[in-house]
Amino acid sequence: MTASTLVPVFAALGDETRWSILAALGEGDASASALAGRLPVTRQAIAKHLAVLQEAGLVESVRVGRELRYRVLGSQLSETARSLDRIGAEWDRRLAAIKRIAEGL
Amino acid sequence: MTASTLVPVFAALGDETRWSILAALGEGDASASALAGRLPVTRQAIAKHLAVLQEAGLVESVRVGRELRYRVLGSQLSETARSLDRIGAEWDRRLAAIKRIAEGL
DNA sequence: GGTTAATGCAACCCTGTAGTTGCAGTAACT
DNA sequence: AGTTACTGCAACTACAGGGTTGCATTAACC
Repeated sequence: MTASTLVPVFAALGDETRWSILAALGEGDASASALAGRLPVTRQAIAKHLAVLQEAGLVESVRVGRELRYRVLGSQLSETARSLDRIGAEWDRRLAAIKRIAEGL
Repeated sequence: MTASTLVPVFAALGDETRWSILAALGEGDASASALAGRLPVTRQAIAKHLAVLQEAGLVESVRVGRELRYRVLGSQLSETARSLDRIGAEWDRRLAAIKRIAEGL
């Protein structure tokens, strides 16, 4: 997972309302309309958020009857987490190396 | 690390320019002016980004001579990664349980 | 087939923010 | 002390995006 792939994921996660949606979906799949019943925003706003989340690969949709039901993808979070951890570790490693050189060891 | 604490971190990470800054800092500490020499944006824009990153706990600043040098904090990335992983795993766990119930097992 | 309840689309408002330019302040260095 | 190089602050532009309302569309269901 490259860094440029990660940006839309983080952008998607950088919004309170989308976290509310994700949290709601974390308790069971739901449609945009169903979510609109629980959250203090309109269905259309939620639909937009779901599009962003889907684009980022954080949710997927399944047609069931006449409704579009959304499911959260925890695996994508875990992958993102691994990428983050690797990047952070790499920075620390490189900066530690620089510090060592600077101290003349 | 609570979910609401995470939002500003993700919002900070959801921008290409800030990743460029973080990547540059990952190769060694630098001031806003130094970064402006390497990136295609003005020093003032970089200063704003650094403020956002600092607010999110992703960088820290140290005065050295007459310049303000910034250092990337890989540890914050690692902590964030751990939180993400926990949350994703929790969603998967709960949804798997729901699925099991739905299947009548 | 008609009704109902869901989604899809479009236009619009408004705030936040990435970016700029310009200038003032401040602290090294000679 | 004067010069220089950095940071800090303020005002402004422009665009993205979160939110809304309104209407069209489509597909279950009786």
